[in-house]
This record gives sequence, structure tokens and C-alpha cells, in this order.
Amino acid sequence: MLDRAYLRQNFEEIKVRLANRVDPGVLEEFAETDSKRRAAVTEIQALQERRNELSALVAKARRGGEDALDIVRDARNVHAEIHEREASVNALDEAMDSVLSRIPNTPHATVPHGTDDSANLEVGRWGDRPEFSFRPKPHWDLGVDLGIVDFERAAKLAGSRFAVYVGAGAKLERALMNFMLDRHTREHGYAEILPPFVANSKCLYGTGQLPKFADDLFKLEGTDYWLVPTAEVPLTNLYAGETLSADDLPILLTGFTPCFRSEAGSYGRDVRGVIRQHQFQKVELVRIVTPEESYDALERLTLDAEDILQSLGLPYRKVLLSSGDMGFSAAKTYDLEVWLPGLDEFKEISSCSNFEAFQARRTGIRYRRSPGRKGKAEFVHTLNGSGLAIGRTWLAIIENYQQADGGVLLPDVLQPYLRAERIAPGGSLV
RNA sequence: GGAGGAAUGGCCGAGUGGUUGAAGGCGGCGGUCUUGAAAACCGCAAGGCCCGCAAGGGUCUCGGGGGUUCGAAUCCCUCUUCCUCCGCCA
Repeated sequence: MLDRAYLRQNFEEIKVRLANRVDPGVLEEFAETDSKRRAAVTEIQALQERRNELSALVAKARRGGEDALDIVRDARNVHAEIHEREASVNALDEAMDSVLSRIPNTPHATVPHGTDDSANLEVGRWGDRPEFSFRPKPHWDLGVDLGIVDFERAAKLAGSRFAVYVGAGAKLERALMNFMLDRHTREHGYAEILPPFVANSKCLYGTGQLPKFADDLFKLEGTDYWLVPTAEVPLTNLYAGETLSADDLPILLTGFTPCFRSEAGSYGRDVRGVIRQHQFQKVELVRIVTPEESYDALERLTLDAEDILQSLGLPYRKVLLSSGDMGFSAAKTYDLEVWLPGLDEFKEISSCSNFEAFQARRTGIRYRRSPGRKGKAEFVHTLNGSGLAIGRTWLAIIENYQQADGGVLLPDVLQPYLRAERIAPGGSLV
């Protein structure tokens, strides 16, 4: 969330910056709630001051051997009045939290203004699209023909939008997981984390999925557990509520999890293949840094994701999202879109964002510049990005490396993991 | 799942109803001494919120929430987490 005082003091400016991102009514609700709350707090604090004075008088009188019954009577009245007003102060506090949690992050100055993806800016392109002497198949045909993915049997287990990976398909998924984690830990300096695949409400609130996007999540009935929609949730919340020292930063974390998304409201979109699933696997990158280095960190984190695409020889483009297309919590986002020859389009495979202090405020991650207790604790900046979505990498590989005979070549870097050079037309690794 | 115990500031640890926002120690910061460092000694140090241009004032905070009381770190209820024992279990 945004800082309450900062929002109050820069209200008109922030209103302009959030133009395409929030209903103006929500900002008016903030201003109104804020002034109501402050008036109520001021009142109740004056009453508390009166109560404390009277209590001190009672203590003094008792020490002098008097009973001070009249003072006690006054104090009792003040106590009752405080009690009465407490409820409305609490309600205003909650209203304040509620309205603040519905206000998205302010876009960075370098973010293009716009209402949707049409204002996005392509900032880079890498790799040559493969040329085929035949018409390249989409992965759903290719994968099913090879027998390495099975949608019909997956439907028996869990329904639509699930996949069962079989044989070389399963091994390819596992190889990608290992390759990505190895690369990020060995070459890019990330620490590997294997977190729980469920998280509680507080964590999802902290990273911004709740309260607004509960419909996108799976919740475990009768519990406060949610299936994680991304490893961003556990990795960022790892340090929730902690005050770190400057020496601890930057913190670089990578982790593999399955990601579970209800995909409510996406009926009819990307229904074929493994583009949009209720469960997909992903290796995530998280950086926790000081405010002054967060934009440099965004560039580096994005390059870490790009390195995976380049190592795998997958052509892609890099897109700077417009203010209208960015996620709720982000201040700046790059999307990496991989080329899919079977589908004949670029498709998002990684989304790398700087959240500035937005998530740090919600999760309570602070740090101290100078050691010890001297020096105020400040909020850190958090960033994350996919490094990469494994399911989409899987399909990008089979579509880009497909051969005329129906087989698939394997990128060099994966061959040691799979101990094979290609997937033969029958689906076996050879 | 059952039975007990615990939770205090950066860390350890006192504190069972009235200047205790909190002794003491460690750690931190500043200083004296020293060529420098160490040691020793002296001193300084919590955060949130509200009012205020400011100086400053007020209020809340001893795991979270609620209650008793004129007054709660201290008494009661509840939740969470951790520890010990029992049961179950990959």
C-alpha cells in the first residue's frame, strides 16, 4: 500500500499519476476517511489524557491516606466515554486500512501512460525466429502427437485446464526446473528456497493478491490456507515483519513452486494447450534491496530472466508495460514475451516488476542503514519476476525446435539434464 | 489429536496493580585515555499515531485481540506461535 501521510500530503499529484489505475471515488473515500479518523483520534486522545490525569490524582490521594471517591467517580465517567468512542475509532481504522489496500501503486516516471496494453512500449528484441520448411504445429498438436502431454486423462483427474505430462514431457519439465534453478544460483547469485505451496491470508494480503483478487485464487476449505498463485508470495513474505540490517541487503531469492490459479473470468481464452492452466510450474526470482538501488535491480533481475531465454535459444521481445496494463502492486514492469511459431505470436513468459516499498509496507519488511538501534528503520524495496514460467518455456521449446519429422531438438544447455539430443517422433529421448 | 509450560526493547534477562516505556548485562553510537587498537572509564540511545509552521505537547505499544479496574507488563478470557511429554504418521 501507499504511505498514508505521503498520499495525504501529495494528494492531487498522486490522483493524476493514478488516473488510469483507480476509481477516483476510492481516492475521495480515502481523503474523507482520513480526516474523519484523525478528528476521532484527536478527541479520544484528549479523553485519555484526562483519564490519566485523574488516575494520577487518585494514586496521590491514596498515598496521602484519602479515599478520593469523587475523583474516582469522575474518572469512571471519562472511562465510559472513552469506551463508547473506541468502537468508532476502531471502525475508522479498519475503513482506513480497507481503502488504502484498494489503492494501487503509483507508476514510475519512466512508465508510459495508457489505459491498456496498446500503450505498452517494446524496448528490445532478441533472437531470430526459426524458419520452417513446413507449417509449424501448435504445441497441443505436437505434444499430443508425441505422446508427451495428455489433456484427456488430465480431465479425468481434475477437469479442464490441467495437463498430465508423460515420459519425455515430464522429464523436459523437470530438466527446465533444474536448469533454471542451477543457472540462477550458480551464475546470478540467488539463494535457492523451497517454500510451502500453501500460504495464509496475511501473506497474500502482503504481496497484494488479497483483498482484491481473491477470485483468482484457490482456497482450502475450512482453513486459512490458499494454494500459492506464484512463489512471489512465500519468497517475499519470508522476511515479513522483520527489520534487516543494511549488511543483509541485497537479498536474492529463487524458488520453484507449482502455481495455482482459478482463472475465473478467462473462459474461452487460451483454452487449448498449456498456455493457461489451473496449475503450472514456475521458477521465481525475488530481490529485496535498498530504495536507491531498486531500479538498477529491476534491470538486473530482468536480465537474469532474459539469460534463461537466451541460453535456451528462444527468440523473445521485451515490453515495458503502460500504467494501465501493470499489476496492482507494481511501480514498473517489464514483460518478456517469447516467440511461439506454432501459435504465430509472442506470448508472455516472464513479468519482472519493481514494487518499490508497496509490498514492504504491507508485509512490514524494514532495514536499518546504520548498525545497532541508531538510524531509523526504513522500508525496503521488493522486486520479483518469473525466471521463467516453466510450462510456457516447455511449449516454446517444442514449438521452436520442432522438426519436419515431428520430433523436437533439445537446446544444448538441456541435453546434459536429459541425457539426450532430441525427442524422437515416437516421444522417446534419444 | 491430548496434557503441561512459555512469549518483555537489536539480543539476553529482571519485573505480579500506581512516575516501569520498562532494572541489569551484551551489542550499538559518541567521548576520555592511546602513535593506533584493545582494555578501562564517562555519556547517548525504542517505535507508531495525533495536535503544532516550529519548539514542543499528547496518546498508544511488554506476542495479537478483548475484559476487570480510577489505574494493567503485572489479574481474567481468547487467539497465535514456540518448547516438553503422550498418541498418530510419510
